[in-house]
Amino acid sequence: MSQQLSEQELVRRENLQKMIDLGIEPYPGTTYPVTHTAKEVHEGYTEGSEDYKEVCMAGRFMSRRIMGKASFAEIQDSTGRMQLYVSRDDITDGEDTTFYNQVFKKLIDLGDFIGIKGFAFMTKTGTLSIHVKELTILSKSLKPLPIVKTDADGKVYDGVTDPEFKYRQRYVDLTVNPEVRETFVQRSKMINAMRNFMTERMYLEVETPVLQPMYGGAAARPFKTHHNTLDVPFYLRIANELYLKRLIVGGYDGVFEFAKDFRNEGMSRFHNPEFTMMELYVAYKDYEWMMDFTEEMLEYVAMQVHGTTELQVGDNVISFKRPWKRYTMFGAIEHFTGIDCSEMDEAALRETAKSLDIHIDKGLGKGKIIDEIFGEKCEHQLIQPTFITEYPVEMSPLAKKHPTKPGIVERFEGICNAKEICNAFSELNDPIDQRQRFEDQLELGKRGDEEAMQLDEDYLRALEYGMPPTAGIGIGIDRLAMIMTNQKSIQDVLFFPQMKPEGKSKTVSEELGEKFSGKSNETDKENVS
RNA sequence: GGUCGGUUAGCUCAGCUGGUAGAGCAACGCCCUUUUAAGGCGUGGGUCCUGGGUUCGAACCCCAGACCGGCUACCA
Repeated sequence: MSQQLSEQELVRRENLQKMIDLGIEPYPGTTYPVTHTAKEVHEGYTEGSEDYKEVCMAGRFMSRRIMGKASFAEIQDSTGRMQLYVSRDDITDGEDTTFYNQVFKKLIDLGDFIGIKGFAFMTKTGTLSIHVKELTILSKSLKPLPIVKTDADGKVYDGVTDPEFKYRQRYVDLTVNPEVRETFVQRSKMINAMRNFMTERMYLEVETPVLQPMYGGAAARPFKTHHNTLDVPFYLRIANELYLKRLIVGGYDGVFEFAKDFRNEGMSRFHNPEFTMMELYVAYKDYEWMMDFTEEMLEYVAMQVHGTTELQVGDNVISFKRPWKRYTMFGAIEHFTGIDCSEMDEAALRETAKSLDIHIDKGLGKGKIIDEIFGEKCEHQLIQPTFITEYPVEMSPLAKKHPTKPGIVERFEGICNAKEICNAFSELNDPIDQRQRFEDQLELGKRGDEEAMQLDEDYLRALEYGMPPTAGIGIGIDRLAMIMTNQKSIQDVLFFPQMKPEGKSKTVSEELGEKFSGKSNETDKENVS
């Protein structure tokens, strides 16, 4: 592998060598005794105070302004930046000014990690700075960082905006764009808040298989792989629902999992092939209870992340204050179109859709037509968090039927900012009904529905032993994070969103693909013949 | 999958009707003891995404491809 180095990269390698020649270890291995972060000093320091007389900080060297025998510089740690005042005579040893004139002024490059010890003070112009008494090289950087500058008005110069660059080299994006770091801090706070909320209620966080011999719990196309020793196919899970409900059968009152799920489908602003879903199942509860729970949890989450329930998301202010609006699906359609279709048969629904300019495929049944009308006419108008309840049974093979309304199940979705963020129901625990629903799915599969569910005999066996009445919910963590962090694309709330392989690695992956992919049989045949 | 747009220096971007490739920051050199997005003066740095074609001549026009993005479709 040869690599062509740019002029700037060559200069940095020369600087590295010069440091080594001067006896400076560019990659020291010892612990550096950091005592403060930039944020702590900025928040804690008051002019003239005796605090912060001895601070030790570390971070990336981000700017340098040399003024003869004195200089100003900035380092950036995980919390922000701190200005440094570096005077030649403070960091050099008497006559020998090499460390200042050579090392500090020339050999340290922007992006290097350094450590400093010194004291905090206020400059003439009123900028809090650390007067450096000792400076240590902690790690040399060999590639130039794009330097982003922000002026007093907050205007950003030379920001790294190219999405490909940001996603492929997220480490650079995180280094130079502090707001990106903050987005992921907020995502982490959000998940922690949810975990705390559920753990306080004594629900148990569990782990269930990612590799599953059959996939279930959602309607989606899976990724397929192969286990060599057992010589059987495995699927990456599209959901963990059926495993969590087995645990309810086993006697836990509440179980939840933050699960990476995998769906072999299109990619978009709202879809990544792997994504995070939090699923929770609670025994002896129903979907009404789960709505109350969801409202309460997300209000708590908003408070934990932002300290308020009113969030700016795009052009809207979204309120997570309880209670949310609730519509039945028919009620929502009536509210937004003025049409009551709760009593309509399939033909009348088809006619209604046509009158609303909605194209309906011939194969669709009653439930799907209702869902189409809702999707076209209602969903995009639901900005504030809203529950939609009472879904058609055909679309919900794992949900319990409504006790009085035929064709309806006890299910709700939470819609926010015009997108589904959660999906929940009173879980179907009647094993005979469940078997029938699976068989209906198999029928759909035979008719070509690639997303029809498989019949899971072991799950049915578990239900036959008995599952208590249970409420379950799945919350799309990435979509919720988009709302909680005010991001337009799922790629902006995933550190490493899925992308096409870079460069010419295609031939390599194709070779590997022949060995490991589910398509190996076809490929082998081709090779033989 | 459809469609529109993009790809030029380490980064952000200009580049007219086809006529020797540009700026700011970053880098390098010199000057300066408290600067404020970037102090002053100077210097270097390019596979103009790739491959063909048209032309005396292509960053620019044509064809094919790669990659990226917006919208759209699919995704209960």
